[in-house]
Amino acid sequence: MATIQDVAKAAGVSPMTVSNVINDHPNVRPSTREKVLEAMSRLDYRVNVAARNLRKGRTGVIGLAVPEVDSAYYGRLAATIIAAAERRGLRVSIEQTASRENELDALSLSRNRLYDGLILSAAGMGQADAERLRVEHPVVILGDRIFGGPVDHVAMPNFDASRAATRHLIERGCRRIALLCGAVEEIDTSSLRLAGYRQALADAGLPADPALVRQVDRFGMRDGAEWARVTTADGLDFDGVFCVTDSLAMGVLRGLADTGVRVPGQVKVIGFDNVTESEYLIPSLSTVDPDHEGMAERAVDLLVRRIEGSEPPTRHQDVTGGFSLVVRESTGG
Amino acid sequence: MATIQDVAKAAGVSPMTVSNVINDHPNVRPSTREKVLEAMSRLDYRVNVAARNLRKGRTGVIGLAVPEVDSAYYGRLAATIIAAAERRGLRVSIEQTASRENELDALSLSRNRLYDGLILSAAGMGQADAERLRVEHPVVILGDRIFGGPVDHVAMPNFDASRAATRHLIERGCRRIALLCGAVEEIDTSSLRLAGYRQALADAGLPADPALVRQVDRFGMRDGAEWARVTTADGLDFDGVFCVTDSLAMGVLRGLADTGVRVPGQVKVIGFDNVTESEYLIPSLSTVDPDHEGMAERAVDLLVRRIEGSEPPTRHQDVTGGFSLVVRESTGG
DNA sequence: TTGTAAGCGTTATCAT
DNA sequence: ATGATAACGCTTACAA
Repeated sequence: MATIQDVAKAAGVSPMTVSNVINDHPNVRPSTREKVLEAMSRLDYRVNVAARNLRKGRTGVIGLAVPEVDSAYYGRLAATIIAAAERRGLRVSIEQTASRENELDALSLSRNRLYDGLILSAAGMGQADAERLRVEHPVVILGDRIFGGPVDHVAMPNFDASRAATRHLIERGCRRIALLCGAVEEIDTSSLRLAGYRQALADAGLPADPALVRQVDRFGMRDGAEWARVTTADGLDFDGVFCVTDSLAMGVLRGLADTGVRVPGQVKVIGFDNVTESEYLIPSLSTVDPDHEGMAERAVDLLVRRIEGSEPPTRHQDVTGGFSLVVRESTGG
Repeated sequence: MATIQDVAKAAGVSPMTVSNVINDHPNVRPSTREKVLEAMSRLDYRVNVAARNLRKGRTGVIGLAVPEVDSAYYGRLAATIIAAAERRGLRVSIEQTASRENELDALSLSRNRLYDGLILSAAGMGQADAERLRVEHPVVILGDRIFGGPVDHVAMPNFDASRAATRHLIERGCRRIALLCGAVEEIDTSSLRLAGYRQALADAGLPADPALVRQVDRFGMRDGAEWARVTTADGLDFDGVFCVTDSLAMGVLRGLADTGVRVPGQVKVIGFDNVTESEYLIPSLSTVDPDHEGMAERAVDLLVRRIEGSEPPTRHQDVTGGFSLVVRESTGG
């Protein structure tokens, strides 16, 4: 493998001149540049990124740590982050965390010297871990469990969007609306969306029946399906369901079908995320469409600022994304 | 940021001894090790990966290049590869290619000095590009378009599995079976699965009506849905559909529902991939379940052998994965 | 068991 | 406009 030295020798110049050519530095005579480029291609020279990294202290790569890559939601998140990073000439390395421990691990500097910065989508860590985010390298956190931490933060529009989704069900005539969410911690996706749901009920003067709020262990389709089957069998009566993720909603649609409940005739269903599949379900799924692109753009932007040191290290931003409502068949759209 | 030198000074030993401690080398007296470890934690020492890479010529990271991260199929692929790599102490960096050009680009050494090797899931490159795979760093190729190239190759069980899927439809009573696939090139996913489909028809002595084979542009749900709506409206009569991907099949289920065709009553549908969603569709989707785990394991294994140089550079393996059939409601399971 | 010296390939700085 | 020098932080080989 040819090095800069080899190219320099072949072109009859100094290594430094070769470096200047590679990096498009201004002060290189065109004829010299020619010679160097010719030698480079003749020797099939490729820059050694490890050496450059060592010297520069930068890698041009940012890390993205997500709980799982094998899910519609995080797949989409990754795709939008990659696109946003590419626009800034950055590459993205995706890492699967799967647990709070691994999230903390991803944060630890030792694993991250290969990245210039890290976008951490935290699902396992909670508010109590906020101080663990106080690390010396650039970090932007995504998610709904840590607010006001010592890093920049991009959050979903949980409260407002959940309120809008629930309001939509009410406007479509639902009066007994169930909420299907994950385990409600002090602050997390489920608790925030639960709050929005309650607010919408209050706005409309509807009672909030605790029996209609159901927490399941995970956000998977399986959990949604089981809940729907069990709750229908139990005779719990409701005419609308707000599921805090589309995956849950997909499961619910399946579970309701199993028990012969018609959607949207008897029960209306709305989800959250607008994953690709939701448009093609039977019935197609009404849902909240968060501004994924805008949030990804913003997260990368915040990270780049930290990397470039153009942001004072003391102040940190908390950004909440926008959203829109997508009305489809599952709510009678 | 503390370096090995700093730690050495603080512990009153040489840098080499610190290095030995870090790398668990045997000949270090316990008391010395203690001193060093204490100094390391006091100074909050982290190894500089860039420097280590430069010195070792290894990164401990392998690259995975996939056409898109935002799809059920590639999401699952990525997840299984990550798991397989983790078992060998390797980390995975995922890269989105999206086009033949980017696939070739991912191959180019300049981008890959950050990886010890590359697993390339090729969808854009074709057999004509096989020679482009002749690069000097370890590469394993996944996919159905390049066989016998100058690299190790792991392929899906396209022919056999398609034959089995089609045979299953026949056994369930279908006589006019449509095939929905992507653009058929000389060798690719669609052509291989088409061949399996034809073989199954021939096995059963059924005629192969070309009107029943339909190529769509992409493998997306949209394409499947459109095909189903159009073909039903056209009055094309068929009683079974083999879709070469689950995504297509999801679209087909939706399209058939739109036109009032009952599944599996009037038409039976089977897919390929066994994506997570397929179990929860309405009706749930019968499909081919390729041995994703086995194939991922094998791909990582082949790559590791190349990285370690334990394989002669001349011979290359072509591995085909196993599969099983998952029978669900869409074929009357 | 521990230490010394050298070098991995690149680029910033300063000199010419 | 070009080049000499040194340094980024680590580990291999060898010496003590």
